[in-house]
Amino acid sequence: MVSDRGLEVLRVIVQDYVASREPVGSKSIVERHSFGVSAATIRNDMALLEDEELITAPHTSSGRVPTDKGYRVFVDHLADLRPLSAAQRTAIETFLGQSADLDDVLARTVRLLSQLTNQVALVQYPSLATSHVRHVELVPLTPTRLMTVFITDSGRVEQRVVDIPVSIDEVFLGELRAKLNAALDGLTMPDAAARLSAFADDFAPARRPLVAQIAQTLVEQVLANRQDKLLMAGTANLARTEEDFTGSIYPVLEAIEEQVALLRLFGEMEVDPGSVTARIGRENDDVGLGETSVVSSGYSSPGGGVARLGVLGPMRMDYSNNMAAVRAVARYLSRLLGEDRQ
Amino acid sequence: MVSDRGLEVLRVIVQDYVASREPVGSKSIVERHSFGVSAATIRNDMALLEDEELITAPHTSSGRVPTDKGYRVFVDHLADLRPLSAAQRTAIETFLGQSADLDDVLARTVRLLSQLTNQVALVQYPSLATSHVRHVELVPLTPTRLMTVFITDSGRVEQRVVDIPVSIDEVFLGELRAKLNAALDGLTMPDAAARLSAFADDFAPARRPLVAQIAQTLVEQVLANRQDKLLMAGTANLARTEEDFTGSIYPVLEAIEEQVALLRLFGEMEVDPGSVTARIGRENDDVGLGETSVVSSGYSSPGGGVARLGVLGPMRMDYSNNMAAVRAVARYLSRLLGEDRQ
DNA sequence: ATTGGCAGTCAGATGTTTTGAGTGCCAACC
DNA sequence: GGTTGGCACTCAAAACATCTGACTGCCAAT
Repeated sequence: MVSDRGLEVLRVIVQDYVASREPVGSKSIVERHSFGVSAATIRNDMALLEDEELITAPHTSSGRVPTDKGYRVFVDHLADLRPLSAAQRTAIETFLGQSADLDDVLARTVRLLSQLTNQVALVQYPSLATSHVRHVELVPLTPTRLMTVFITDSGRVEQRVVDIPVSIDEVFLGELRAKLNAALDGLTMPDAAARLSAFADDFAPARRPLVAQIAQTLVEQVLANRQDKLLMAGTANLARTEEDFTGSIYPVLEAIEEQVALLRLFGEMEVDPGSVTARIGRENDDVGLGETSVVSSGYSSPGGGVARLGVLGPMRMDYSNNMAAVRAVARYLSRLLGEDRQ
Repeated sequence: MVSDRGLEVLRVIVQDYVASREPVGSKSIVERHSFGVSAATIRNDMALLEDEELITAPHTSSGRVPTDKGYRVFVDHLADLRPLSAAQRTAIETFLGQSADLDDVLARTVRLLSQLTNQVALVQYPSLATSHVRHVELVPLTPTRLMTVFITDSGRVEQRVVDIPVSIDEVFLGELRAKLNAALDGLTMPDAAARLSAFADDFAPARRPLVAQIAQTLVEQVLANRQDKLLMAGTANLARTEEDFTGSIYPVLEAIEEQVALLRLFGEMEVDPGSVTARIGRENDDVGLGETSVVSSGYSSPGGGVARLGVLGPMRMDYSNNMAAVRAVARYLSRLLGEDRQ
């Protein structure tokens, strides 16, 4: 069984390996940390750790590196989420504090996060599913073309263009607009979709096909937009950490650009705001990111909805720093959106 | 002086080098192409080409590779823009044909372009400067918070949130909305900004500060959004072509993410829709992309505005294919936006 | 102008040796 | 029991040496 000192050894192995990318040996451990025992003793502990598959030796006569499992134990039991430096804190506040609308806040957040962690940063847009309709607008573009605009209380604006077969006059358009807003105001998006299905029934039979078509497009718009959007920044950091990936970073860049894998990954992670979770290495095999780790946290958005943000990088990353940064940013963002917008 | 055959030699050097990444020697040229002369003769031609700094030898006893200048001559005089394959043509039509609004079209375009060329693709949003106001909307979020929405005839929607000191009643909001639309409808964005500066004067003195504040925010919104937006896809392709960059691709990825360099680059390039231009290697030194080439073309958007699209990649790229693809996509996009939207 | 021939060059491949960091194990020790 | 020093062993990586072959440049002959 692995002793307390054994775990301590694991911790310094993770820390030193993350710092230096060199497999760490027993001698360098006793040199750089005061364990008060000899290298031989450390070696014995390391043998135990190896039995537990927490560390492994790249080849016979080399130091050890943590395994996926080793990182997992480190994250769960050994990492101290060192609080951010004062400089970092003020960076968050000054950088995010001055932003205007939701798009802007999130764009800033993702860039900030990538700077704080030197990793690829991800921010998920708050899902429309839990936000409420604030306003619906119909704007004629040409006689047979309408733009529909949804504005939600999460600060998100969604527009789409509709082709209609017959031209539509201003008066009726005004009436339609008013009725739509009366019917939908305050509903959640799914409720709004349901309400829209029967919307045409309230109109004179002659109008029904046209209204039904518009309503139908609005429904599609609501449903289509439920799939979440992802912001991303710092992909250049992948090139910097390239040596940490066996083979090329190509598949990683590809998976990242695809987004769907990332959204699935996010979907499977803890969403409770305030707590930070990590998925490490092979735990991400299913989405083709078996060589990367993702650190994420939920954040709460005004509509009562929850979304996630986090960073993605090689398994060999500074979990202590990154988890602290993710947590701090998620908290600040929740507070900012909360006080700001509802 | 370089003979006609000499230029022919340059052409095959570029083609072979692009295809194989191997420096190409005199012997392999006579083997793979029927010049009807011996290797020694080719060597003489190559010596001339080297004098003109169109090709260079990585080391004493190796074949030659094109220089920046060599690529430039190739692009200007030797490249044949081979028309796209039928499959590629249909890909463009089916892929772009079914898209809805501007955001959707451009997002599809950029992905398509990166697939056709295997490079990083860039699409610039049509500038707001030349588009016209179609509709202005004011939506109350909270009593002291307004969302302003600009809709332009280029299909673009811009929103922003305004904090106002005093609450604003529905009636006055309606009046303001109507007056705004009456005043601004059809103006270009710069004209709209000018008109807004004096907008408050038409209101009762008591209202003026409030109206002025809102108008001022609208002006800022118009001006701030003049800076163009860029879509990007296929960054993973950079990793694939990594060997074509000396050193790391990190600075390239960084410059790309920065966007500002790319926008400047685009700004300096030919914008005339229909013609394709290339900036090669060191010609891009000023924006930190001296190892990359950019192939771009203008496309016309409904408001009469023009924007650019193109691809970015290593100097050693298939210019013939990429220029053909960029031209085809730009043309198709111009046509699609034109017929579709005005 | 073109050619064959030949000496010269040098990157990259292949092979050999050296070095040293690190391990595992064991007998001795506390 | 856990701990320690010592020693034989391993093996990746570095350093060095050698070989190979694809090139070139040049020149005299055509």
